[in-house]
Amino acid sequence: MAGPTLRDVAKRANVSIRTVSNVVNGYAPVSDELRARVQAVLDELDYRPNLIARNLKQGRTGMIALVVPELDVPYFAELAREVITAARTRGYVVMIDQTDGDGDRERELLGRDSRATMFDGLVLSPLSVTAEELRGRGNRVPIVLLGEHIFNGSFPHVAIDNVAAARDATDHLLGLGRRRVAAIGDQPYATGETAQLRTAGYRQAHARHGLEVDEALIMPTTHFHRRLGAEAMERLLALPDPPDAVFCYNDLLALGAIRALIRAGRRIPEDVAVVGLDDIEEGQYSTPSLTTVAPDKGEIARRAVDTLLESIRGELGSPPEIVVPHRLIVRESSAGEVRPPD
Amino acid sequence: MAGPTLRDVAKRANVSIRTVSNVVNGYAPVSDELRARVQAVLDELDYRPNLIARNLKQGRTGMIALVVPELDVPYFAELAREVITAARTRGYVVMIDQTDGDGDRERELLGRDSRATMFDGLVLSPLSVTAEELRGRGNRVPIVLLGEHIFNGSFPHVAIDNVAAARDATDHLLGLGRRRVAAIGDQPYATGETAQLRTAGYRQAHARHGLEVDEALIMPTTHFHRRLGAEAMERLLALPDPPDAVFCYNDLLALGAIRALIRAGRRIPEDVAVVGLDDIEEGQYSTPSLTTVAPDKGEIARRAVDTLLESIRGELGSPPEIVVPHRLIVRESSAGEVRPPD
DNA sequence: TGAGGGCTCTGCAACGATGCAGACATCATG
DNA sequence: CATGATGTCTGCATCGTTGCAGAGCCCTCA
Repeated sequence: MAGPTLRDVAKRANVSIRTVSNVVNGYAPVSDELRARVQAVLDELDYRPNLIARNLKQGRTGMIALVVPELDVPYFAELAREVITAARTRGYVVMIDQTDGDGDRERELLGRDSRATMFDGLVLSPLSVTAEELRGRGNRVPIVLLGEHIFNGSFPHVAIDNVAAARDATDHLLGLGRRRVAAIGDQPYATGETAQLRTAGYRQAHARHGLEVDEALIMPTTHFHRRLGAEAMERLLALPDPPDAVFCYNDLLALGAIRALIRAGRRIPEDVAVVGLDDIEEGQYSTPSLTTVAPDKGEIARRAVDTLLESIRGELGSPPEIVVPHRLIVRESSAGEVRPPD
Repeated sequence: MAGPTLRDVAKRANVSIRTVSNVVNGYAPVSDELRARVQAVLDELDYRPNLIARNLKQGRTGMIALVVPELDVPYFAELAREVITAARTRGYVVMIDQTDGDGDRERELLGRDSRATMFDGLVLSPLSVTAEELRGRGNRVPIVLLGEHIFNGSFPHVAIDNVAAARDATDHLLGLGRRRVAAIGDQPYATGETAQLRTAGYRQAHARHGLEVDEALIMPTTHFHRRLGAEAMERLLALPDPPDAVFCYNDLLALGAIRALIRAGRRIPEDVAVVGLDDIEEGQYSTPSLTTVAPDKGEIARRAVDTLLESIRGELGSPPEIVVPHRLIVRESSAGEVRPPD
């Protein structure tokens, strides 16, 4: 199983290990003749450098880790794709782990036996671990955080402006003349910062329109999954005075809500308009297609990776808080017209 | 940046490096008193073992690589999730790379400068690389293949029975009395083995029902994406004698086809019944929900990882060809009744 | 008393690569 | 001809860890 080492090649070519290394790396002056001879042996033995040894010597692995709650959630899958692409163009590969939103699994990363030391840096999309914990336990490895969960200046951080994004979505619905706009996805507890920011934006939009918020229209959900979106929508429809529009805190909730609306015989958007957030590809092809707020995922990934690499190189001063642009994309679920997918 | 090493701890605790190592690993007899003293220093310095050094010494990294065409394709995202989970329970972490179906990128893996040597093994879902190439170029790293692309006994291999899966799907439609069943997704060229197997199953089902296949109903697509499914469906609807059912070679094609059908004003399944393949979560919540053939993704992942680990341990005889079960899941797109999502 | 056996603990070598300093040969220059 | 510069090539030390062999030490038992 173990392949030939520099030593094996050196012995066979009758040169020093160092010279073989030089040939392999194209370093230093090596005469053409000798280079050719060594290269021949390299080819003959099909030498492959042992990257672990190289890593040890150089103190870096060329690997970063991406930790997300759930990889099969389309938003994270699409984001992971962008992170892998961004890392690749910068010479890095990406190890991906998922925590299932389990705080203990997130904290495992920080523990004594974590494999984090195998990576040059860490891009973390945390759900329940706190900044305190991150700071306290050996942050030997550079970290960049994604999303709003931790936002206290201790770590570099990349996210959209969630308040503005939610405000834009809600504003769009209110601008269409809807007057009972529900919200699905609030998380009024410690680990629900992102959701709370979106609720704040939802309230801001109402305030700007001079409208009261009906608290009964704000539906909390423990997770951002299709099923919970459908269930929340069903509860909303059961209200004495049901909503005529709904802003869902992500696209999956929105797709679940749409499903519930159709099963209940409601027309979208005539009876109820729906807006999501994330712009996952699925929303372009759903029926109806989904109006959504689109974060620039490519930009999130690039900025996160760039910032991480700066941190790895020690070029980072105080941890930047990077805000990435978003934009509203209007589709059938709020516009009513049938347009071809983008 | 660099943390304390065993040497630092040893110096501070006035013991040998080896003893510190023994304490860290719980090896060998160390007196309680000394253990406590060393442990105190370990805690004080917040020592973390350098895993790269450990890996070098032990000749393994505890990492496997998963290479898929596109991580944001739901099937692969869901599969990746299962692979990560399976690997985790066996003490491994997973590096994920994507090739975008680019043959050169797939071949990069095999090249001299590949990072493959950093991993104990490789799970590869190939699109265009051939078995020849895999065999020829330094297969120093144990490999397990997913899907049908390469299936010649050179490598361990995990997949569903694609012919049977396609036959089951088509049979379901024919059994409903449909007589013009189209197929979307054929790939009649060298790298389209999987698609061709599904076409074979489609033909088998027709044969079993004593029916001729109308070749005009077999639509090729270069990729298995929503947009191409929609386009193929549009072409089918433009036929003089359009189909009354369609079997799509994956769920994304099917969801695109559904979208096209709805935009064309066709009723599903009354006018056209639709069946997909993959059972991605999205199909449970689409409108209509999607009848599909579900491969057991968890089983694929577990068998792939187990086989890979056997191979890593050198316990593998001749490369096994593992067939994982699939089952038909009937939903609205072929059944007509509205059922709650699973 | 001294040989033998546990129990602790230690030092050396090694994993496979690279950084560094220098050896050696060749050649140009004063 | 001596000197130094240049161009090639080499050996040693090192990255941080673990495997192995053995060194002390204490105790037991003949």
